[in-house]
Amino acid sequence: MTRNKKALGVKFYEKDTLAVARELLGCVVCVKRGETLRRAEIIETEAYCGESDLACHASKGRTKRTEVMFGPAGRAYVYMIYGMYFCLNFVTEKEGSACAVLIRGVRSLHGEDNGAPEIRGPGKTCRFFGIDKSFNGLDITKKDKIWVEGKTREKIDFKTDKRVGIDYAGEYKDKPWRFILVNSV
DNA sequence: TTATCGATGGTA
DNA sequence: ACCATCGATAAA
Repeated sequence: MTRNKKALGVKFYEKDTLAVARELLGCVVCVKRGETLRRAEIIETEAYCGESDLACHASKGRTKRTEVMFGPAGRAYVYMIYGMYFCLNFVTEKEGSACAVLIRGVRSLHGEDNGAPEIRGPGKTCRFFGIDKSFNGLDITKKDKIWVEGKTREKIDFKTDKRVGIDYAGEYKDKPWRFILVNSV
């Protein structure tokens, strides 16, 4: 009853990328594939802030891959990395700004995952949901295949850290743009 | 416990 | 040639 079952709308994603990355902590990602629905609470994110952010794919310019990031907020940006993993991002801010939030970790809300409900790492997160490149560009503000519901917690405590695996990003590599949920209740 | 390294393929 | 990774294995 206390559960917020409405999908977060475009307005939520159109805000500043750092704010969205922080506010997504504790929100629930829902993915429907065929008959199965998987739900998990977001526990870790990273913000990628447009063409000027050297860690952001969009800093290389507009390409076939980054096309979705240049589009409107509230879309899924999914790409393959290291030949074997997918990463899930949500596009933020105004169309053309090429910003996105990477989902780095979730906590499963399904009973069958007792014992190890936490999924850490963007590759593992996508594997948990069964997300592949066919999710790239999907509208996440409608309850279709993938969407996000609001927080299930009253209080959100979090910490920040440097982003992972972007040593090439010069002055941007040490920005504290990684958000990690701390409270566990 | 931390460190290293191979798998594997899209992108530019 | 480069990677916004993971899991297995080795070293300590």
